[in-house]
Amino acid sequence: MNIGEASKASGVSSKMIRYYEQIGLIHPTARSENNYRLYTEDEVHVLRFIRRARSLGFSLEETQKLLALWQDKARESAAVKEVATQHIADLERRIAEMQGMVKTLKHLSHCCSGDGRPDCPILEDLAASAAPPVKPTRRKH
Amino acid sequence: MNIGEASKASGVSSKMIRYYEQIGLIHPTARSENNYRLYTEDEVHVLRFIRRARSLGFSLEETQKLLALWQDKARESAAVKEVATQHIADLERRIAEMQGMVKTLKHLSHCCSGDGRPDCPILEDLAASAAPPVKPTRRKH
DNA sequence: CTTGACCTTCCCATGATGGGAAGCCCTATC
DNA sequence: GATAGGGCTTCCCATCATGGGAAGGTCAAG
Repeated sequence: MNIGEASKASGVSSKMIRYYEQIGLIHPTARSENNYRLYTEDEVHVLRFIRRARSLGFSLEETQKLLALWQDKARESAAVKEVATQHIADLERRIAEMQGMVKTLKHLSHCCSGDGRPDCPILEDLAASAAPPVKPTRRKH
Repeated sequence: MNIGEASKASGVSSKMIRYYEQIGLIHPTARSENNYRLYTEDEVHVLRFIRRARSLGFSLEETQKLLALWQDKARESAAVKEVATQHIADLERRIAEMQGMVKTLKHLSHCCSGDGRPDCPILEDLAASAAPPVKPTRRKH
């Protein structure tokens, strides 16, 4: 089938399919005489695997690891679990970070009259930052 | 003071200060005879405001709005609250999304033996995606 | 006079995705 | 046969916020 059908069948856009091929996440497929990419059911299955991994928040790099493990019949499930565990930890860190923001913002918002007057505790907080030097937290590469 | 000092005093890297100037988030500053950027206390204060807004997760676009409101003595606090409320909603949406991922992943991980055997419910889930077409959710622009 | 620490501008990279142009191929319709 | 439309190809650009690094100017201390 052509890339458009593979896209519909997998839920991955044509653009992304080409990109995944370009970065080596998936193998180049066969081509028709017109130079159109041709996809088999197996290849569509791989695309669905990728889409599912992405929907669980795995990066393309992690997805590539999972894909390799999936295709390695002799894999150890411990390796898969390791990838998942790391990802869970990363998600939880980011969730906690955002929850901290929400907590602060809700407090400030609650204290803000939100009417026609100019006084605003939200702006006061932003303006009052007395402690300048905070090492920014780094993400996973 | 020079950009390096302003950076230390505000917690914003020199790179970012120049970038903020380039995109018009902050006004171009005075220059010394050597063409070095010169910063006043007020300008450092603005940089700290930006850093604080960023640390609460506001985008640079939102930060610009907040900055404009901060500098507008006749602002209505309702306008500020509106920006904050939208941002809270966005954060909460993203948190919920990630919590959903964590929930699924924890369940799958829990079911995975994580030893030397190849059987793995995590991979089975990824491979089993029976429902292809899911419209991806869009973020705020 | 050299060294090192600043500063300047300019270009490139990240991650994952979309937009769009220019051009080829095929089919259906007039 | 000509044309219109839709699908495919490659290539380039944009996003968002940030960092890395090169090439070169400036300044102060040794």
